[in-house]
Amino acid sequence: MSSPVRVRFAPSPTGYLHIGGARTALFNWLYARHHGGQFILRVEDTDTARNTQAAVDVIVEGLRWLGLDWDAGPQSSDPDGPSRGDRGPYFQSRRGQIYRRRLQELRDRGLAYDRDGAVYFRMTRDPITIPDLIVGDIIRPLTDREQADPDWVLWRSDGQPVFHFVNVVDDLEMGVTHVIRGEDHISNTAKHLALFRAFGVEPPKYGHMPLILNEDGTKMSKRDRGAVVTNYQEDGFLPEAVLNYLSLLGWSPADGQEFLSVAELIARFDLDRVNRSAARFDVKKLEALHFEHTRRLAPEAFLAAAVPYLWKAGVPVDTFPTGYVRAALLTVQEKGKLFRELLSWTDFYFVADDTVVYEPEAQAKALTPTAKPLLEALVVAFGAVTPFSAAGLEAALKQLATQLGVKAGALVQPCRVACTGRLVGPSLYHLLEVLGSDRVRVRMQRALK
RNA sequence: GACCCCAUCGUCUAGUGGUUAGGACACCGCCCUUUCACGGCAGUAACCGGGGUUCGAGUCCCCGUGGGGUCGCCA
Repeated sequence: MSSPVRVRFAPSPTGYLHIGGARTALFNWLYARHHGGQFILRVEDTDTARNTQAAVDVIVEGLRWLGLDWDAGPQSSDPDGPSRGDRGPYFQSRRGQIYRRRLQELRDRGLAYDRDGAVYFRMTRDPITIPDLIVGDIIRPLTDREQADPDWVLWRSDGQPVFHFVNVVDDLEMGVTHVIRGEDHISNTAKHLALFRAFGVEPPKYGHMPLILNEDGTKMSKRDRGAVVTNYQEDGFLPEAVLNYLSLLGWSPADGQEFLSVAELIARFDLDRVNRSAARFDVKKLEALHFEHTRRLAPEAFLAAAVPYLWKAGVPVDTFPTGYVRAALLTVQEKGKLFRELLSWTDFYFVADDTVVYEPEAQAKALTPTAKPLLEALVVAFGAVTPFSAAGLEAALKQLATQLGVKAGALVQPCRVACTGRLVGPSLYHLLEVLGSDRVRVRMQRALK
């Protein structure tokens, strides 16, 4: 009785991937993966005027970055390019034949007719009940406008089919079993249900999920930086953290666990725990999740994610030994910073020893006249440390502090600023080890001048 | 305006008639500490309002209020 799950994400290429759209895609994807079904990507590019291949690229790349793979759909942004699946094409602009055939079918049944050069659908005049997996039964009576004229346009006078029509025809043709979408589509669903009925087929099951709002509770528009998926990629969020966070907006697992890997999400996700109220987007919580995911990453995975951001920031990564880059980056993994912020935490590793830039505040605070003799003594103490390891350096510094009768911090801060130019950064002893004894000595002596 | 959806700490949420209303993020305090963090311990903080139903309502019903959505030959 229950057919295999087939769900789809059907974005319109508007030039960006909305965070709400990404969540819709995620919920559909999780539903398919959880139930061992199929996830279809379909591009709704019927509005030829504003759809471009570049706009499709943004969507495809956004989904790929998030790791949401599709079992059927385009393999590139080219409408005439390769695709996977046996229910294609997956660009609506290439499905004209199918739409015309379906339109004729409605005409033959007397359910479609021409008016003012457009083709209208003979809509039912009765209220429609929408059985919704998330919201429950919704009774949608006709609106004022619909009372006056319930029929609506299937096919525009300019020769193009409209959204409602192609959306239903595609879901029908592609065998979509569940339509999981934003609640902004609830009203539309009455039309969609009527169309399925007109075609004489069982409609898919619907599930309308609540929308995502800005932090201040207002509606998210493309103008809001947080609404655009590409921005999260640029800021350096880990995609699995974004997925994790998005999953928690409108859904929660029965056991209350919030830090969830993709595999755990797939195992636990289902529609019965999706709630009905809109959620505000909280970047702080996303960052917290990013922190958790980042610090638990295997070193190689962390490096693979981090290095591209170094390149993007202009660091000539290839001019440094691989092992050095690796060691340097691993000193900041535990910080869980956004990858974009990585540069200000690691820049000192990638500059010449005589060009370390001292932040004015750091210089004023740590490279003081009283710090000078301490730093000089530290240079000597470090000179005797072999091997030049974090543990050895720590022991040497602490021993010197005791000897001089000062707190460790009195030596630490000048040393940190001398080597990195800043008051904050990775663990001092570890960064010194990565830099190596020669460079540390040079940097400390330079700071003494 | 009409119609639809929604309403628990600042935020995301758990809760399905009887709970000291739980967790997470954020915030605050203390401890730890070489910076920033992490970590540990503790804390502040919520059922929108009003009527019902019931022995008993955060949980059910109604009204109001507030927020969101939809009312295109856009998608």
